[in-house]
Amino acid sequence: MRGSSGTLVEIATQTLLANPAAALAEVAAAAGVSRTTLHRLYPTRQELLVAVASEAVDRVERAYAEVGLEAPGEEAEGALRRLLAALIPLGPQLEFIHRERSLDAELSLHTRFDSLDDLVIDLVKRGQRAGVLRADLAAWWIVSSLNGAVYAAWESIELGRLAPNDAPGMVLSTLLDGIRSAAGGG
Amino acid sequence: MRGSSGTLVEIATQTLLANPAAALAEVAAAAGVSRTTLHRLYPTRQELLVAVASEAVDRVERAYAEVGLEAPGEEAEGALRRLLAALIPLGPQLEFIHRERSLDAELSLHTRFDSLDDLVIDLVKRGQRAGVLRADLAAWWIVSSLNGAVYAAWESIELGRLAPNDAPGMVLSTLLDGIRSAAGGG
DNA sequence: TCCGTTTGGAACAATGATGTTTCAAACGGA
DNA sequence: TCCGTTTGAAACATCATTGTTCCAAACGGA
Repeated sequence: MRGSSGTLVEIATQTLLANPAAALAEVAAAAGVSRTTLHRLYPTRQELLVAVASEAVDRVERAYAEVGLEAPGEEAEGALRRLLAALIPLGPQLEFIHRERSLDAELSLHTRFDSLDDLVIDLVKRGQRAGVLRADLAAWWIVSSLNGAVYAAWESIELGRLAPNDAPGMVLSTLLDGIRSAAGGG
Repeated sequence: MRGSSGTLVEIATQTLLANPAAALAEVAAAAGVSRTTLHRLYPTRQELLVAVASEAVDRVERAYAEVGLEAPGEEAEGALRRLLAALIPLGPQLEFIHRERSLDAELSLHTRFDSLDDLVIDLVKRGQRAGVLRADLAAWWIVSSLNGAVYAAWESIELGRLAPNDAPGMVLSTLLDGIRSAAGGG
C-alpha cells in the first residue's frame, strides 16, 4: 500500500492540505509508511510542517522563476499576467502557509516570501518609471493588492464561482483598471 | 483581580486574538474568573470560540448597519468609502475568524457573512445599473475583491507600513481606478 | 441574620496525540 | 549466502489540556 505517488513530503502535503489537523499516524498511512519511519525522518510534527511549508515555498519560488520577472526590458502587464496565472493555482499552498499558526514563528518562510515580494516590487517600480503604472501608489501597496487579489481569486475558484481559466484575466483587469466604469459619470 | 474591563467574552476575545492557542486557564485568569466559572458559562472550548467569533460578527454586522448600505438613492462611491473605513479596523476580528480552523465547521458564521456580502452585492449592482461601476465584472467578484483589499489593508497596517487613516482612501482609490497609470501608454 | 445562589479552589479522570524505545523482519548489495 | 541497513509493529512514557466533580467560602437579597 504505497502512497499513490510522489515523495513523502509531497504526500504529506496532500494530506495536510486536505486536513491540517491530521494526526501523524494518518500522514504516515497516506504515505504508505510506518509512523516510526515518519518519525525518523521528521522527529517532530513541527519539523514536518516546516518541511511541507518549505516545499510549498519552493513551488512558489519556481513559479516566480519561470515567469522571469527580472528581464529589465519586460513590459509590466505581460509579466503581471504571467505571474497571476502562475500564482493563482498555488492557492492551496498559500492558504496552508497563511493559516497554519505554528508557522508564524518560522522566520525563514517569511524571509523567502519577502524576497519574492521584492522581485515584484522592482517590477512595479519599473512599470511606474515607464509611466505604465500609477506612481501615486506605493509599490509595496500595489504588491499587497496583487497578493490579496490572488488570494481572493483562489478563494472564488475553491468556492466554484470562478473558472480557473478565467481567473488571471479577470484579476488582471480588475487590478489594472479598477471597478469604476470607464464610461460612467466619475 | 478583575479583568481590566468589559464582559467576559470581550476579554476572552482580547486574549484569544492575542494568542489563539491560549489555554482556557489563561483566558479565565485574564478575565479575573476561575476556570470553573468559565466552564460553567462555556462548557467547551469550542463553545467559547464560537461565542468569541459570534461577538466578532456582531461587530461586523453593526459596522455594516452604521454604514447604511440599503439606502436606494445612495451613490456607490461614498457608501464604499464608509464601508471600507468601517471594516478595515475590524481586521483582527476578521483575521481571527478566517484563520481559526475549528470555526470552519460553524455554518452559521458563514451564513451571516454571506448575508453581509449580499448587501454589498446589491450595492454594487445598483452602482452597475447607474453606470458608475463596471458591468463587465460580476458583482460577487467585485465584492470578493473588496474583501480581499480590506484584508490586504489590514495586514499592511499591522505590519506598520500603512497609516490607519490613510487606508480607506488608498484602498478605495486602488479598487476604483486600478493601478494602471491614467496618463501612460495603455 | 439567614438562606439560596454563585463562585473559587482543588483534585481527579479521560483523552488523544506525540515522541521513544525495542526487537524482529525485510531488504539489498557484495 | 551473509551482513549491514532500513523498516515495521507494538508497547510504553509523557504531557498538556480539557472537562468533571465536590466542598467550602463568599455573596447578596429578604
